Amino acid sequence: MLLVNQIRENFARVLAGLQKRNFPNAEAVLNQAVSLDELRKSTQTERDQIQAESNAISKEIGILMREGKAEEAVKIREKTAELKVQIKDLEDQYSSAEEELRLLLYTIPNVPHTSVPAGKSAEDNEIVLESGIIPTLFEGKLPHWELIKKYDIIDFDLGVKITGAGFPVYKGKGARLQRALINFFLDEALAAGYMEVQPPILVNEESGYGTGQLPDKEGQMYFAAADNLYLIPTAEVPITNLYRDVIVAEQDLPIKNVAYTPCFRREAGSWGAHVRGLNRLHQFDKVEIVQITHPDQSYQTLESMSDYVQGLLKKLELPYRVLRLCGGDMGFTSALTYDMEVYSAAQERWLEVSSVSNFETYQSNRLKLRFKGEDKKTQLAHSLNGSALALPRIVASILENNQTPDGILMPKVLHSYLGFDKI
RNA sequence: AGAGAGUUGGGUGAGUGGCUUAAACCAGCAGUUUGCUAAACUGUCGUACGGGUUAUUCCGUACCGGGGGUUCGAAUCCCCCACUCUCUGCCA
Repeated sequence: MLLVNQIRENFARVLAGLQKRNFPNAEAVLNQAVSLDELRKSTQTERDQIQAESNAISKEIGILMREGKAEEAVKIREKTAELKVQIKDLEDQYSSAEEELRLLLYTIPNVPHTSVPAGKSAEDNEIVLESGIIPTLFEGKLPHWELIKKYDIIDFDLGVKITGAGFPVYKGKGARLQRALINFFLDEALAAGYMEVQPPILVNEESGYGTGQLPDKEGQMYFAAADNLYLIPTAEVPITNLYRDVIVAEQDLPIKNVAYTPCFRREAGSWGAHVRGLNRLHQFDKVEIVQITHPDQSYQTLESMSDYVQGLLKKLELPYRVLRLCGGDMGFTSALTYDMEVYSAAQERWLEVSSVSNFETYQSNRLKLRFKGEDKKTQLAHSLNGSALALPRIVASILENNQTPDGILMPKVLHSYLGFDKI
């Protein structure tokens, strides 16, 4: 969430940013946040003064009791009764102002970076670059949901039997392709200096709040009610939360972590015409990269993460484009997001395979993720993450783009991982 | 899952209602000295919020797993919850 100081000190800039996101009633909400904070502060000042007075009397009573002057102690004890009532009253006011402010701040999205284009929807996203050659396929090309049946590598019907819609079963070369991609992505990340982590894939409520899935996206996560745990929608949640309530040394920045995990999304209400086959699933595999950086470095880091993801797509020989998301299409917690989309040649459409974002201090404020600099001052670090990469749509485009009448050719870079070169 | 014991600063760990302003030791940081695979001594050493000063800092409040309660006063007493360990049971 935003810092209330940030709102007060940069009111015009924050307001302009929220308007770029089309955030409704931005000015009124920001004004309310500032005045709630004023109320909180003035209440605290008053409460602290009375508390100090009360503490002084208690101390005096202790001294009198020890000296055996019980009568005097009883006399001054009477004074505390009134103070107690006042403290209780101010305490309640303070708590409710603080709570109200916190809940209000939860509803305010991050302020977009200056480079974020204005706009309302995906159509307003800015295409940064396109790379690779879109293949021209033969007559009789098939979309991936046909190819997986033809070669019997991914089975949705079996998934329905075992679990339900959106939980495919990968079989034979399909399963091996999954494993090859995961290993390839992890090895690449290791070579780029990321430390591999295997986090839990169920998380508690605090972790959900830490990265901003709660209270916003409650309905999008699977929930294990008996134990109060959420199935992760992305490895971002457990990895970033590793650094919740942590003060790191400045020389340990940047922190670079990578993890492979399955991801679980209920995707309530988001099924439509274009979500056939692997395009949208309830369970899918993803390798995620996370960085914790010094505030001065985060935008440089964002570019390097974008370059890194593009490098993976080049190695997989997939045509892709990079989008700079507009204010209206960006995630709630992000300050700047690049989406990478690959071209899926049989569906003849672009598919999002990665989203790389800088959250600046929006997550670290909630996480209390800070670092201590040379000047001994603690300040909030910046957090970033990106998919590197999400598997299903990569698989879809590999299958579609590389199909021939005689089979599907695998990208060269995967051959050693797969143990075969054609499906 | 049952029974018992626990949770105190970066770490170990003392502390059963008021000289606790949380001891002591270790680690860290700064300095002094001896001197060079290092030691000794001295000092310093948490976080958050608020207030006053702004050269620097000073003051207040809260924080001993989390939440609530008793009391003039709680690390300490009471209640609820979470987690850890030991034993028993179960189990890949």
